[in-house]
Amino acid sequence: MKLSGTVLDLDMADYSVSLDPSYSMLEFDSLRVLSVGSDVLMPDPAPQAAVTNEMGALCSICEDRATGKHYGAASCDGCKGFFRRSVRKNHVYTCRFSRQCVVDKDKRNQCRYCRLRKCFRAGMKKDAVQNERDRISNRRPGWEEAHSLSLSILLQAEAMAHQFSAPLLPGADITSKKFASVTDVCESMKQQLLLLVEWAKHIPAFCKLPLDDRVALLRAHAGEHLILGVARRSLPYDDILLLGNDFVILMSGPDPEVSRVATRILDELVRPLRELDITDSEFACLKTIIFFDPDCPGVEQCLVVKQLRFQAQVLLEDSSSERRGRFGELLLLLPPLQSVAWQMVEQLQLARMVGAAQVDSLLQEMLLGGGIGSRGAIPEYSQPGPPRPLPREPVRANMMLPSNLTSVIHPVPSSSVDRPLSPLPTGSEIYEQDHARILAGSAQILPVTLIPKQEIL
Amino acid sequence: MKLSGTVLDLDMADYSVSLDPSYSMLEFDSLRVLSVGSDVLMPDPAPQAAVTNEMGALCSICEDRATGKHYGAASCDGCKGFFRRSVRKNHVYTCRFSRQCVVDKDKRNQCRYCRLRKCFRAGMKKDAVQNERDRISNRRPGWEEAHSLSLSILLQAEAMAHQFSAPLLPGADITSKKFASVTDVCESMKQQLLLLVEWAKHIPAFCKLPLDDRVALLRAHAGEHLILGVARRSLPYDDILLLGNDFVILMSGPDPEVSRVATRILDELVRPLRELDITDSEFACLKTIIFFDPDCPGVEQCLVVKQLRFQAQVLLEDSSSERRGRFGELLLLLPPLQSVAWQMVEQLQLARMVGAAQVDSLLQEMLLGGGIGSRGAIPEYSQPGPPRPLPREPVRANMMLPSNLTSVIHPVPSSSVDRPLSPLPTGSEIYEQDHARILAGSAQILPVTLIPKQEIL
DNA sequence: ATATATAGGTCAAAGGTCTT
DNA sequence: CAAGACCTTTGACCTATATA
Repeated sequence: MKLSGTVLDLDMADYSVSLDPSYSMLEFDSLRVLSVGSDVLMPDPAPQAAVTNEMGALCSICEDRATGKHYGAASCDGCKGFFRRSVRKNHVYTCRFSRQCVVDKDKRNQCRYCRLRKCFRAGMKKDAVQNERDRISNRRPGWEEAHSLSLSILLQAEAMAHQFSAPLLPGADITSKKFASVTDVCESMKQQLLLLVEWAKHIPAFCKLPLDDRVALLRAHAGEHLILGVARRSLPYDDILLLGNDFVILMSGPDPEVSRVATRILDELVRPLRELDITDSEFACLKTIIFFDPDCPGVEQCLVVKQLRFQAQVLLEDSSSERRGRFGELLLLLPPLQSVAWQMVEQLQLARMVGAAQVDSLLQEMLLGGGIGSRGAIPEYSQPGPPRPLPREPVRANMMLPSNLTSVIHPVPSSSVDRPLSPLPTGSEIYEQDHARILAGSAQILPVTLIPKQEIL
Repeated sequence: MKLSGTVLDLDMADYSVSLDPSYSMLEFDSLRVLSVGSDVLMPDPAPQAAVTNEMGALCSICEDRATGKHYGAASCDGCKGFFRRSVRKNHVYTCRFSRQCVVDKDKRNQCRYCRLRKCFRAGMKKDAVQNERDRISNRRPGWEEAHSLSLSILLQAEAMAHQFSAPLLPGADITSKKFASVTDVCESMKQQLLLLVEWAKHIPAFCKLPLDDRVALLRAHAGEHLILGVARRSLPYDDILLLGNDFVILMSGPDPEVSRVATRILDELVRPLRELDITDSEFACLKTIIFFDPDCPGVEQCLVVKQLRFQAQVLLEDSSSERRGRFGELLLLLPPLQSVAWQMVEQLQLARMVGAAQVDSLLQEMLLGGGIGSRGAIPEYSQPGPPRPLPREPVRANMMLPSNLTSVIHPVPSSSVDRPLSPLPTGSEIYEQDHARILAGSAQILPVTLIPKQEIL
């Protein structure tokens, strides 16, 4: 391996500074075992580099010239030998930095931990080492799909949603905002739920799903999306939740139940998000991960959904790998988010029961998990109950005919997706599109009720 | 990348290398390239010596015994190391005399300028020196404080818990197991909860927390630990949940509510865990992540808990980083786990209300979130309700005096932690230890009720 | 049978370690 | 910090074997 001397000098300066003989206390890798947990039946971890290489046969680990496929990945002899030695001797490596070392032809020997990890990620299988010669993988790689996500798609969908929202940092005095009444809160929720539908429609993979699945996905985690949205919107402020319609919720509000939920949102979500200083990409990925829930009741194409969540999850890992532990911290926001969302939904149930809230049919359907007035707010024995606000029985679309949701769920025309930089449709345009589509008969299910124009935004 | 530089070595000797008034390393190179040397100081003592030496065994710089060819010249380890260090650190030497110093085995260290110049003259190439590599030895860093987690601690605690459990793969016929009655299920839960307490006591960082925090942590996610435990225990089987006391729950059980929860456990947890083929390390980390919940209501040292969860989370990342996406998939099991656990807790509430289950006081306290009979099972407005089975108000230890939990929560003696390979204490030993500790007055809170011996295991 | 792909092995010459 | 005796790792090149 030949190294150019000119690069060396610069690298040396960096290294001599950053080298530290003391290890972080978080490095406990001496106990990490390589020999366990190998073959998994998961969706193929997107063999990105090896496949997309222009047949130039580049090593998918270090981009040196590859000598063929070795242990499952196109690789050079160096990476091949390195992987074999590592697996054979059950080596345990330690990254002295933050596990983000660049692994290329010049620097591949600088961090064995990151090199080995990249070997695994490039698709090398440790079972291919030392075991009896396995058959050459006769799997066909041609499983490319339009069922895929990308960061740009997600950011685009996100940008669309923000177009409709109040600007995040208007400079306007936050204290001038009005305190939200219960009606204001419900109105905001409704707006945000419609935005969620629009957001989803901008994800092509979502639009390819069957209608029943689309409905089920939209319903399953609506509450979490509302909470996540308000938490993100409230990031710049202290002790204040900013609703989508520019109202605010204070900690010291009149309703102790509302304050309790609000406090949890601030403590368990806003503060961690602020400390992490979440980026737009990370937010978009997180939202998508929540959205594509393979365990969502009633979803038929759950393997596709699982694959989509997997992609989103890996996108998040990539986006958040700048700091060690960041990815995990982001994912660990999901359980409290789920918990808070359920608490909010239950309060909405109660408020509706005592007549304090006028629950719109869309709210009813997406948050309270049932048709209008068809379900009690208090859990009954015949229903899974509040820990699972949505019924676990398959949701048939025909059961939901008298619903607003199906009327707003149709995909956006592909032209709207294909022109990312063009102005996004306004609320009325969306309405008109849907309306036209429905009238043209492209909808399989006739909506009984159309949401009035002014409510769509 | 093959180096074919060995042939060039002799050519290098042909260059008449001259020295410039400036003494930088670069001078050696540039002069060699330009080959415009003006003042040739002295004929090389033996330009062909390296080649004509018997067996080529002499260092062409200092005539010491050569250990092979290094950087293009037969050389000893001393000159090899000297050359590498000089190039790596870009050292600039100065000759204090007239750049005519003799460089041999005895005097090679007397003038580094002349030694390095002779290295170049002997044919050593700067480009052959590579970038600094990764360290070879993984020596122990300092073991740091006790407020930290390590994989070995977690695996040890886990091993302890398994010691008390039925073997995972007994080879016994699974069909011979008895179907669990409601009483059996409650009994198993109770055993597992006691094991959870013992598990926690084997984590030093947990033992250092205040008593109130320990109680709160144990209560907060007890249901999830039960579900996680039964899911792991059931990994080898199909459509069967294996309880800790060797009873089984079938999908086709009599109680449709039980079957519903069981089905969710199998679909949303057992199957993904099986597909992932979760390792012991990963399981231990996941359990710890669930356990150390910084949002846990009533926890005072939440920053410490947050730090502990962070460590566990990073440990999991390390343990699962060999496959892309694996870490995320493991963490994404937590929301469904939380959901299923709450569904189970609610069923337990209902079963207790209708008198179908005899709920032990420990179950009551750890799962149902209240003192014995002090709380209703159906959510009331005064309580946050089922989405949060535990009250969010701080749990004061003195409110829990008439409790079994505080009596079993005291840390294990450190000796038990320090001897990982020694036989673990039996149930009665645990009981005796606690009993002795309590009687000795080390407990700050006097337990009112002690759990009978036979119930501790 | 021959060509190809990918497994395994070898060892010079890189690397790092660690006492002096 | 530098030196150098001593040990480990790398990877270019080679052979072996299964599949087409």
